[in-house]
Amino acid sequence: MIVVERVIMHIDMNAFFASVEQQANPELRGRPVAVVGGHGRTVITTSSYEARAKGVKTGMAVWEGKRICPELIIVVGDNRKYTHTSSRINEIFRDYTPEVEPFSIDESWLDVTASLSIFGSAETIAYLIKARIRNLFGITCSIGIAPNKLLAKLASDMQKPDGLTIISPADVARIMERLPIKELCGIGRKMERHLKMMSIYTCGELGRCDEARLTAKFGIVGQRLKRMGQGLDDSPVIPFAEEGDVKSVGHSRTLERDISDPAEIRRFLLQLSEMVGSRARRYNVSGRTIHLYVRYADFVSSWGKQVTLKNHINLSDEIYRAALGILESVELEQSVRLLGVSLGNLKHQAAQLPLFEEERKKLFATRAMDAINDRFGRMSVTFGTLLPEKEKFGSQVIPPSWRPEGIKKVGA
DNA sequence: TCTGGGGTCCTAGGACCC
DNA sequence: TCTGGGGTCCTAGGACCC
Repeated sequence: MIVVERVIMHIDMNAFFASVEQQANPELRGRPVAVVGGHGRTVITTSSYEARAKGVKTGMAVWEGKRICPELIIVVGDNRKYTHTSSRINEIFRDYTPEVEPFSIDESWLDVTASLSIFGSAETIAYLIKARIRNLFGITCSIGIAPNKLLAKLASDMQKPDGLTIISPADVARIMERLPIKELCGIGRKMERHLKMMSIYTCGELGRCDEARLTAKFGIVGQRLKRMGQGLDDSPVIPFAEEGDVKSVGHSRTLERDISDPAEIRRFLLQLSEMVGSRARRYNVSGRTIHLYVRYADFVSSWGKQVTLKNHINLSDEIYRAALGILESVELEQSVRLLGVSLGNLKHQAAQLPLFEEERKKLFATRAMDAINDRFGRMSVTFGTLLPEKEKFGSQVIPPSWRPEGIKKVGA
């Protein structure tokens, strides 16, 4: 067997949302900008490098950002701009290889192994891509080139903004030896703490650790951890079109203020159910499991409960009824800060009309409502009980985990 | 004046069936 | 009247990513 050394690229847009905004509005260029969500208790989703230089960070409350950096310009995010730009950027990637795996709205992996004979080198491809993205969108990106996805991602993180970092196979051992474990994608805060308690601080130490010790502590993950420490990763770059089925569709919202009035809570629940339902219908999926999530006013206490139905559903009021059933089975302990509804156990919706006239009417009414909302923006038409709430759901910043084409394919 | 929102994967334990 | 064990489905909760 001939093992071909792979050449993997990881591309990370620098301060993506903020860069797109600075590009769209020249007055923002060169100035500290923070992109935020559209409603009350929002946080900073992304900030420009000018803002970061002052200490502004993702996840900060807006008032905190303003305190650290009084000249900070707050921009309410516009998801259409970001999704559109992201899709076009991924199209550029596909000019260099069909093996493009979007990891989030602003990151992708490319397997360029088979493209090298055409373009010469990965470095050449990286410079071509950088130039096109800069020329077309005025955005810089950081690119990592390495023998696998784990190391490519690590490499793209090493130089920001506008970086290009190559980790060649010969460099791997030297780089991993002193690298702190938390730098690896997949080792978060908790895992870091556990490993440190085992006196494992660097990837070198992790890679040399006895596998039995790791599996005793972490189970099946232990094997993968050891390999990660050695800089090994076999996972393939999976093109978007070949990705597996989507597993769930959900929405959650932190309320403008904590609420305890049951009627008000139900209104928000209906609103979330409508958001989930309309998205499921647009993607032509339905699901059997409805999950309700509640975060209380103290921020730390929360619970989630789910029910699994006999039938797959995707109509908003059916989702609402199931979620409400869960809510009413619980005695709320505090006023509510956040509500979330998600639909799981998904399958493709069969494209057939219901047998009964009443159900057919409901389906057609739903489709008409969805169509209007698709065309004129969300919540142009909605359930009567939602109308007073409409203003509260302003523009929404889509999270970085968003996928360019919106949803993965769903098996029949 | 604290602290967003979208996902995925894994584990453990119980119910139920054969 | 007592017994084992495997498989599947479900719920709850935690960790991770952006």
